[in-house]
Amino acid sequence: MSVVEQIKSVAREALGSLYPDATIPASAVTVNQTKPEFEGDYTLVLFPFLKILRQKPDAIGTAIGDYLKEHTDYVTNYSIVAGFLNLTISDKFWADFLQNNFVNTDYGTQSSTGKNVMVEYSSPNTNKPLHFGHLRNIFLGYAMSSVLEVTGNNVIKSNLINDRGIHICKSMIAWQKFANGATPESTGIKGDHFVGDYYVKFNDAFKQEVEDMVAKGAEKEVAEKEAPILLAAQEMLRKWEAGDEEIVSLWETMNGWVYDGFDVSYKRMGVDFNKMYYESDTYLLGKEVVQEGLDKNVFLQKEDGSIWIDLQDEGLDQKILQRKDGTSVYITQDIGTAIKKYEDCDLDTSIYVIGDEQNYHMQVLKLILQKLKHPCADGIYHLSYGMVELPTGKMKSREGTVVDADDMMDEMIAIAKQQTEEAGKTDGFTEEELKALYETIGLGALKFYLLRVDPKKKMIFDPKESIDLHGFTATFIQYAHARICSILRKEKIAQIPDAASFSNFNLATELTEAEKKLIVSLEQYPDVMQNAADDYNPSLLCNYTFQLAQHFNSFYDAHSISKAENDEKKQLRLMIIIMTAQVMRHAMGTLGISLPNKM
RNA sequence: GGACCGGUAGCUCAGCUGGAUAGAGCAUCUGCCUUCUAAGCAGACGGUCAUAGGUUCGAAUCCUAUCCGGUUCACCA
Repeated sequence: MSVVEQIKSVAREALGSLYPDATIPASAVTVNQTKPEFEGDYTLVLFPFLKILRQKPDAIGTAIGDYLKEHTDYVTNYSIVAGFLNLTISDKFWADFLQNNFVNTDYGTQSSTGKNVMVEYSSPNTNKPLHFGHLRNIFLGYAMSSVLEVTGNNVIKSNLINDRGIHICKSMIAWQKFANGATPESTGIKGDHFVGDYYVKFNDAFKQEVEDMVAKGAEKEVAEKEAPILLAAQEMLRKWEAGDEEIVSLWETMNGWVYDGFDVSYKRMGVDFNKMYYESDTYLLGKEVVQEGLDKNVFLQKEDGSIWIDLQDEGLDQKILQRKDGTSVYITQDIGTAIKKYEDCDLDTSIYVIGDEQNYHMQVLKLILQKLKHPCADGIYHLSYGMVELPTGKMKSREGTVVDADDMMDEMIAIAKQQTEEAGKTDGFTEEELKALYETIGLGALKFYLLRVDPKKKMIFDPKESIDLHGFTATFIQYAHARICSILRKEKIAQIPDAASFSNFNLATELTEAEKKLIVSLEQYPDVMQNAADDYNPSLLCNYTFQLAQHFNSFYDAHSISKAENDEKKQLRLMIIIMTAQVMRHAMGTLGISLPNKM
């Protein structure tokens, strides 16, 4: 249990014992970190008690302060300033905490909750390569999965691939018409980009056909519906659904090219999946459920045979679930897939990492399943995130304004290389090591940039301004980590040494401000991790780790480690930096960001 | 029009389960490398927390209204 929780708990106990007649709600006990301008480490706010107890703050504060001093071995002193009870925690407590945890590589990892949690993320279309917006989804999904795993859940990472539909047929038609049998192998183009190029070619051809038809006197609206290439794509989709062998075979081939390309990108991003779902397998699911719902009168059928759900009681509209011709719509297959996931993996929670433009859709999905009283309903959580936009507005693949994900990764690695060379920090590395280092720095910066903002906020990325490697960045944290490793190398100490090597440590002198700040921050880490899980917000880990690195840099500047004043200080500081580096690796590793030992 | 989300320093963002004088980074300016990595540190400058009411001992935080921006409300996926 963290110090804050311990203080709260003893404070509640104190109130109960000192004022047995009064009932004070647990929520009234708030403990904050003491503001730097006052003496103390943590502060108990006394105002909430005044009215209930009808006493002055000084009287209550003194009583609680004395109780805490007497009943704990870590509260050594207190002072009351204008209704705030400032508590001083003993240096010995902090030193003991450090000694008990500094080699614990599981520090921050919580014990098992026994819960099965699925996180669905990435979920691409197979007609074009991934772009910058997908990166936010992918990094967020991966980070969230790890956070949930670290906080004790059994996590299944899943990817629902949108491998069917008119958009794929568009790429297929264009390939038939324009490719002359070209393949990714024959052209040397990465598979997803190769197929994406034909999607663009389709749109170019479509535009041209519409123009020609309009020039010959057709209405624009009519032309947009009747352009031959579009009709061909629609015909192809019908054939695909009918199981036409030639079409299905082409579809398999082209999807295969795309998957090969995605695999390369996913690998480079450092993300993976435990379970793949394909829409071509799942798009017919849900129909049975619709029938069941109809039988149970949860849904209603209109005269034309279409099936609907009425959500007007929930403040929403009526929503269609099945067309009059009996075919399923988007939400129908999602109902089916949600149930399938639940049954496949015995899920307690099912998280969908999907952009916020689908908030309404996800709300409807959950409501429908709740109305059906399906056990999977309550576990559904939409991890909604804001779009990544360009200064000119949204990215649109058809208008060619997308920032490609692969290009972006190349770009970041190139920046890392350039800045490392400019700073003259390439000495003592082999070519191989440098290459790995640039990847670590470049991809780390990219991931951090996308993860450091609250997911629900939309973000604007200006491709003209490269992602900074100074300030609130992964690079800052990586640099602090490399500095620690450098000290440990010189001292010939392992990153995680034998705990026994400091067993004769004994705190005799006071902790300095810089030392204490770091230890206090380290103590808070498990709470931060838990908050990130509870709030579904990995950005909390970015903020925390950045602050930890800031504290380390100040500490580094203020104190010498290898030439500390005496042996006691040296041991103390070594333990501090060992644990700091350990927590940094743990936190950033959870987000999928690795920290170099040297940079 | 209804629903949902956002509006905090010139820019990008923390803080939002109410607590002390609203914090970081970038940008601008001033210092600091014969001592463990200056991708760093110390400091300066910069705020009607969109606006107006309300609740409270106390409001950036909660409530109401308004303004601005975004998303969404398809027999598309």
